[in-house]
Amino acid sequence: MKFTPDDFAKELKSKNIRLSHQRLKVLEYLSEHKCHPTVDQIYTNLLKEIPTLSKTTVYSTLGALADAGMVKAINIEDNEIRYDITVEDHGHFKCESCGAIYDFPADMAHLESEVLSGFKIRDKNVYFKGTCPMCLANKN
Amino acid sequence: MKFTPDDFAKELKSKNIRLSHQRLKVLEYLSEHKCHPTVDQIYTNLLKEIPTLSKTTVYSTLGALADAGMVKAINIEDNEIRYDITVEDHGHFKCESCGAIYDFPADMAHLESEVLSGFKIRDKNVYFKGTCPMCLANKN
DNA sequence: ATACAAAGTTGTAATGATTACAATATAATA
DNA sequence: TATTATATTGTAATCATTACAACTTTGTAT
Ligand SMILES: [Mn+2]
Ligand SMILES: [Mn+2]
Ligand SMILES: [Zn+2]
Ligand SMILES: [Zn+2]
Repeated sequence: MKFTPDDFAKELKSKNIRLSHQRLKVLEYLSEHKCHPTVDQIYTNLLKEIPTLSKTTVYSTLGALADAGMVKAINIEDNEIRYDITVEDHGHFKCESCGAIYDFPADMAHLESEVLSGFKIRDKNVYFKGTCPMCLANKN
Repeated sequence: MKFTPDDFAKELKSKNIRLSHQRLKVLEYLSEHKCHPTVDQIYTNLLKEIPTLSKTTVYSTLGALADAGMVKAINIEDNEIRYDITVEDHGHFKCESCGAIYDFPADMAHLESEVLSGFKIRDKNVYFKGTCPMCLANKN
């Protein structure tokens, strides 16, 4: 919605990242699936469109895009990295029942502590865990 | 400092967790090493005192203690779980240069969002990444 | 348009943390 | 002390991620 393939191409160029079909498709997938997919989900789904796609490419692409600040890696569980094309500060809620990850606004500025006065902060993360309304309803 | 082995024994009993030498040692190690050690660090160091220790035991022990709320698993990087005996809410700062993890006070209550009104929140996490003062100084 | 060099992609194999499981040992209880 | 449930151990399996070398594509200069 917010981005067209052309927008992605321009942004990649502006960041001196070479344009490739695979990179554009990964960006397109993330912009159309804001559910914070895993590498495997991205790979499996893109495979339908790009039968020659390699999982290594998905890893390296996401790594490059993350380095460039175009996507953000989400570490909530230790056994999976998820990716988010929304790089603006916000919190994540992971439902322990259905596994869904929800976004919520989080005021990161409020978290600043005088204890960190001498630190250079590059990245801020907030995540909660619990049960989502849908799963709470299903239990009754 | 805060806990003696006896305190741990009492707390385990109160939670109906069986008392074992290994569990007490893991708790003792965490209370004496608040640097958020990895499973492997805990294992390697306890091996000196308990030559028969198995890494599987360290995993299962930490899992049981985490389920009981006596320790907290810290997921910052995707390739390592760290453990913290401080279970009260606080934030973590990971230095990307030296790898050290620092504690800082974080007002989690402020993060509550009306978006989460129907959610049951069980666990809140805040972590930052960047460079610590020591590493910043060393760069000059 | 063509050619070249740098960078990206692919497939496969290696790595490394975590888990599964069956045999053995220990802890709690009577 | 005997019994039973649970914990520990060692080994093998799992599975996400990374390393690497051959091949392909992209960006750029001719
Ligand atoms: Mn998000
Ligand atoms: Mn801590
Ligand atoms: Zn749910
Ligand atoms: Zn540092």
